[in-house]
Amino acid sequence: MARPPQQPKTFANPMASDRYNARDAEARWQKIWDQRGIFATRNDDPRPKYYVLEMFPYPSGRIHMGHVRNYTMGDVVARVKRAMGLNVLHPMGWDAFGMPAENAAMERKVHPKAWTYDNIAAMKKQLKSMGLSLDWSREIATCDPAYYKHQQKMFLDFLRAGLVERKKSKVNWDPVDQTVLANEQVIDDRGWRSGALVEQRELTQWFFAITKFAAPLLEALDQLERWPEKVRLMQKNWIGRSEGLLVRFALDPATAPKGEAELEVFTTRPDTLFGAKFMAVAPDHPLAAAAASNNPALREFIEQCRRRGTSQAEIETAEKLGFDTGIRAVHPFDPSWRLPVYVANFIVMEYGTGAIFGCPAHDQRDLDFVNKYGLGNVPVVSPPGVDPKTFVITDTAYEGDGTMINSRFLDGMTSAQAKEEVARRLEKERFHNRPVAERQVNYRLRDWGISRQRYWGCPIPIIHCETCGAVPVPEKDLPVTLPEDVTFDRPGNPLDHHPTWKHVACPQCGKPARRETDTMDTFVDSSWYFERFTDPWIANAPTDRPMVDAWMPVDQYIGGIEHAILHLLYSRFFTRAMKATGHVGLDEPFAGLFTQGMVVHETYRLPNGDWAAPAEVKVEADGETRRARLIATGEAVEIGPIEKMSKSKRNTVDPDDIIEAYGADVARWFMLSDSPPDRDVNWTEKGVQGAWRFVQRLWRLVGEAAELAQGAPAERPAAFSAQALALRKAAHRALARVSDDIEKLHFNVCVAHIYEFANALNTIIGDLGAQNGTQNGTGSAADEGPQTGSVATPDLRWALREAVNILVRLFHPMMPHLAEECWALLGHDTLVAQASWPEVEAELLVEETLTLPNNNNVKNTDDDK
RNA sequence: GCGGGCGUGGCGGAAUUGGUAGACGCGCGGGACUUAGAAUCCCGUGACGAAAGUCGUGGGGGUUCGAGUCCCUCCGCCCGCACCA
Repeated sequence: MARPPQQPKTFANPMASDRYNARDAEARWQKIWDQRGIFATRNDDPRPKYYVLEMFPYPSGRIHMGHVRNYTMGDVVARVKRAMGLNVLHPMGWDAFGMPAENAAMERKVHPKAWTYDNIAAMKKQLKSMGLSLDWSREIATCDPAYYKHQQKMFLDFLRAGLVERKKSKVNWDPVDQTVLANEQVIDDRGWRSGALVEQRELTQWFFAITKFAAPLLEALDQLERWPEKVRLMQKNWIGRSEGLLVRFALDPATAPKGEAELEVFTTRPDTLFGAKFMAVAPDHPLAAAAASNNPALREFIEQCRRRGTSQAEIETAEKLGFDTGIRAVHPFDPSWRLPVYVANFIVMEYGTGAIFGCPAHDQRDLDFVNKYGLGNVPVVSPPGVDPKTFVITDTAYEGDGTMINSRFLDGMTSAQAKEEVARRLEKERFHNRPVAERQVNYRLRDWGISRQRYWGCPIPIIHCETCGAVPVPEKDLPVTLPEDVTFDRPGNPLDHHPTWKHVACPQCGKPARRETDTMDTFVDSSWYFERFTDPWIANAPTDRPMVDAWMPVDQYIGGIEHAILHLLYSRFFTRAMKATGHVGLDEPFAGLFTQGMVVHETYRLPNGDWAAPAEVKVEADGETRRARLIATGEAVEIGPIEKMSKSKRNTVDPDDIIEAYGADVARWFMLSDSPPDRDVNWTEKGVQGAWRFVQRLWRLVGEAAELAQGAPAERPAAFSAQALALRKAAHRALARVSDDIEKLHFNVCVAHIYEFANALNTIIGDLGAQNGTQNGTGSAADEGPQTGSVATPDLRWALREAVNILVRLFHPMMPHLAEECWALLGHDTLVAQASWPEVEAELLVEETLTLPNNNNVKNTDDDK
């Protein structure tokens, strides 16, 4: 395992006692912070608030380096804001429901609850060893009935407010295990345990009506100024607002199944209507079902489409397949024009009407489809600058705007004019007493299906009664708690198998009824925990209105980019729904968002193809190249590409090992130093060692500076020597830059400024040591004796003391334990964790002006060209 | 497939608004101290070149007095895609 370079124990090295002992110091300071309760935030504190939050972890059992990175960043912000005099809320909790607990139950015969709480205990210990300035008194676990009770209450509130619906949706069904599979449990169309081909099944499920907020969720993105532009863009595209036309195509009665007279499609390209070559409907479209009723081959095709996972990526990357139903649709502008109606595997029921008209010349997917089935294409939009007479489409569709061609009365119009003209004409036409077309705003966003056929989640507080239907559990009966006596010896939902739990009396009529056995998506749990943190103690309501309104929004939220869409969008919706039901007073929960990059590490592979973990490998430099061997056997190991730390590639580094060997401050410092926080950081042994050396160097530097500053005047000297002034400038420049870059969360740049400042301080101390050396001949500034520091004039001593006091406070947010140790060494009897942020003296930031060539002259002197 | 992002020395990266590219760290080379150094300190380190200088921010093109930064295009890598969290 990784160890820092050690002093040989056999030597009585005089420096050994000067070495900073992280293990001793970190435990000691953590205990002191804990005993004094300095990170517990009071809700009645009158100072201005600042709420910093990192995405809470799933209690998998051990923290990983991604957590270390995330929580270190948040802790830096929390400590800096605290030093700036704000009342900082920095809480922590556990996203404790979820599938892994049930998998553990099945594989290891442990109860999900026991497994989860054991994991929480282990991870809490690990987080504490990081020295995070967290308010643990507000700790939340979402699997605690004291938490999910309020979630159930809000579910019922949302239901009353019309924000909960019940409708059908598709799930992945494992026909062998007889269980619903998550998308990640479907591998190459097969169930991960059974290996059976999955099927799509329809279930009636509970939905949150997030689409009711599609417009406000989209519009408010513009106001989220402290969100990364890329996240706003991704959410914008996810919500996917599009303006278009709903068009009703009549079906040729001679070909239509009984009772089917029309086909509704939504299109954003009504201008291309004269380029239509076919119609296509989703495999689960009602027309497909109707057509299949007397067509076994079509039925088989639909079955085949269902034998695959439900994920979007899978649907869209699969080979495009279609089946001609024999039905013919009538072109809305030409009664004699018939279009074949296909069932196609790339059309999804969830978007628009689940049906399209295909214009192959101007849509790539449609073009691929016609090229496969030989339906041909007619270009109807001519790109600017292209001769319409020679314009043909073969393999690449033209999806841009242009001039209309081959389109009868639309010819010569722009695409925009043609869209308008088609809408205008079809709006007036009527078919079966309704307009043939209606202008429509459509969203790609779908309602949020929250039903999960699983045990380890928040029970949905509903009772199904044959006479009364779906009846809400009365509030006095909340929480509906999970039964603990469940078994995992067979697949499926243990709540369903439980002998008694689901059998209850209907709250309305009293007749025997059945509890809802579905539990909620864990995204529900994580959609309001930040609001609960503002007062996690209140027992009779999800939130305490004055408190939640005072603390929210979260000023700085920090987490992985992988949550850019779902978690953040759901939380934005949930906050709006809570506002609508009176639980909060705001719309947007996160005023500032920061998405951090991943932690990556190089991979190691044995000749037999097995992966080796970094802790099992010794890497040596061999001239220009690096070589790796297995420590245990000496076997050569191939050094592979740098990839995201993962269990499968075994390229993980355990934070415990690093903290044990180097200390938490080193782990924190390296995490922040090497890469911009929004990019991936490559964890390397060399980098960690560099951080460790810097910790030792700072410790020596502060010690030496403290010694040289001894006897510094209490009063600020009236004048400073050039050397003292240079030091003061270095200190204040570093202070100004770190303050600035911390605000922007540019931690890696802050680290560079601190290095520069430390280098400057070191140079001055070195110079003093050299002067000292000429006097006493030892050459060591650390030498004791009355002459030490004698060369430092009072003004320089004052400047040294100022500089080192600034330095310690500058690195405190990143390395809090070392900072406390240094702070104490400097003679403070306070905690640096409670010290205020230093004040910049602006006049010290003024650079000596250099006369630079006036760039404006360039403009006037370019006559020599 | 769709949506989003990233690309700068040997490596991680820095560079308000378009204005001296390479701060800071790692690595490497040299030196000092040392019985020793994987500790510490000092010097050097984009490429080519003896030098003057020339080239240089993924490739190609463009805008501009001036481009790492703006525009177009291509290539490569990464993330998300609604039941992983």
